[in-house]
Amino acid sequence: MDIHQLRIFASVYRNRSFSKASEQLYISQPTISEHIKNLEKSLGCTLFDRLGRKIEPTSEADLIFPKALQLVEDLERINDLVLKSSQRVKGKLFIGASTIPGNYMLPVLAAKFRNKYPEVSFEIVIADTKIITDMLLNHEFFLGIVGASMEPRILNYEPFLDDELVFAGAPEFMENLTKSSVQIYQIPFLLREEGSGTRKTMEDFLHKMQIDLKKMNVVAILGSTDAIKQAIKVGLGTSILSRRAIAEELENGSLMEMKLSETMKRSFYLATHKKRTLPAQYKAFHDFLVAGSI
Amino acid sequence: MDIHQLRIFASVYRNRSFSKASEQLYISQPTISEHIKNLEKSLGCTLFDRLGRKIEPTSEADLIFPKALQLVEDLERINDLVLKSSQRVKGKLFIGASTIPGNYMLPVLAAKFRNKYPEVSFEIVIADTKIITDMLLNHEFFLGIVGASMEPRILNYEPFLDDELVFAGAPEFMENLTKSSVQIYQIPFLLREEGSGTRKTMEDFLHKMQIDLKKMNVVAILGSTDAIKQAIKVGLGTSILSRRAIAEELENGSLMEMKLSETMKRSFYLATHKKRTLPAQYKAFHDFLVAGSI
DNA sequence: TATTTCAAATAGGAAATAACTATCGAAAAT
DNA sequence: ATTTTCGATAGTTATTTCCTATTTGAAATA
Repeated sequence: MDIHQLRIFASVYRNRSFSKASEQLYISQPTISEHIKNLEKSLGCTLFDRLGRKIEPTSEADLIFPKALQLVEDLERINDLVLKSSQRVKGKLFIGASTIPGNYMLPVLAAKFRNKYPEVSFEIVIADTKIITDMLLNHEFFLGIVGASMEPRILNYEPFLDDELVFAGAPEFMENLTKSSVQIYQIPFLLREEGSGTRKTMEDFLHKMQIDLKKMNVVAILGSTDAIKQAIKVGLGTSILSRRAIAEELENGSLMEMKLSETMKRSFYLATHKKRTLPAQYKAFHDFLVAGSI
Repeated sequence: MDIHQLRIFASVYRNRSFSKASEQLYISQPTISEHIKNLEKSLGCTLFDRLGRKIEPTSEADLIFPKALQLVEDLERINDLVLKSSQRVKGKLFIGASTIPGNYMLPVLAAKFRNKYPEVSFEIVIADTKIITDMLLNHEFFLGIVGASMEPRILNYEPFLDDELVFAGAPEFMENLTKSSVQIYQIPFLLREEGSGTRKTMEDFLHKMQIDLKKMNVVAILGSTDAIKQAIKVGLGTSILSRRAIAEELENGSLMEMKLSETMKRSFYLATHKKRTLPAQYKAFHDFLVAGSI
């Protein structure tokens, strides 16, 4: 049994004629005859009594006609379903992001996106660039936002909003620092753990400035930006961290920035698997982020 | 788009594998590949992301899977539908019958049949054998009960219960008749109209008895058995009519039969169109009537 | 890193199916 | 009686489906 047979059956039933159906479907009349014959054979019953010039549907034909019609229409609707859904932006966005984007960039962007497409919701998993990258490789996310391009052959990377690292400390601390010109290696310094993107960027910057990290006065290594932030606030030392992470504190004066001769730019990337097809809502969010980054 | 593609798609989706699906459906793996490719082409979207050793359904696949499944199952259920319905005896029986069977035979038989199959209902149209025959030829009935085989090449005729015609009149009338042996051509006689089966049978009988109808004392030609019956009762004359039609009157003495040397048998026939397929309830009733006539 | 293994894609060809044209035959209309 | 209409049949051709054999590419393993 085949849907094509049902399509033909429905046309014959409606037209009460094999030849009318053949005109309607642009198929020759003998082909119609054959299909009806096969359908009758597979159902084990006669569908149309051939009465010379006329045909008359049997009660079995009356019975299956509505079902056949529904099947034919449902089949056609599958196409619409795909078309519609691919235009409709809704559903959950499960996104992996490294610390800075996840904490300080995505929330704002997600809110904006939701204004445009109220039917979406977000779940943002925050982890190392390394971990997010691995999860992308394992197809646990469609979309990641990471601080470094680690697998450019497998993943697609597109530039995202930049971040800037600033050298900051508690206000009283920083004022002292500017008055008495202290050696860089004497300043108490707080570090992120290895593997953190912020740490990596900072290292690169220090390297470029020809400062040796090993000689620095590292008073603590902490596992998150927030921990660093709290430590600085209570006067434990200074650190280099994302402007976005301490924007508020810089504003209200609870933290103070020390301008350096060079700015520490850090890029983030939208990462997707080269072989995965993005569902509509991911595609839309991806495009939204790319457009916003220009 | 084809249901076969959906069947294959569903299997691939469930198995999360082209080759597992190929085992399940006893189709080679390349064929599975090709069908999925074609389905993707016709839908205009990717259904499975090929990730080397694994495949992953896209959101479009998630979307259409339940629909596909339902379509495949619905299609299979059409077969069941036909099977079930052909065993189930129910629905309306629209039957054409000539006067005697329609008035005096079918009501009893219909009641018996309904005892056996309570889901049936009857609509019995009573008309001339000629009219019922024409309606059968025009496919206005599946089943007719008529008094003569008029179109044996187009309709199937099967013997049904016989009827007997009796010569009857009002009691006082008949008693006179027996006392004073009157000439047959002097008896006041009531006739049915031409075209009536009763009339035809009677004519044949008279012909066999070598009685000339034209010489008879015809006092009225009436259009129905009941009219004849009423006319006889009020003493207008005598007539020849169905024993079944006047069984009650003969019983209670309001009419009286005069036994003749020969009985006038009349056959009835179940008539069906040779080219029509009988719906289940008609088939069942037909078989019921044939069995009862033996 | 190289090798093996696994799963899907591709190529090429055979079989099955669906389609066509031409024609027949039966019933209905003229 | 003749023509017209409509479905069935016969005989081919085109298309589709499906197969086997092989290749490709990614993941697992040595």
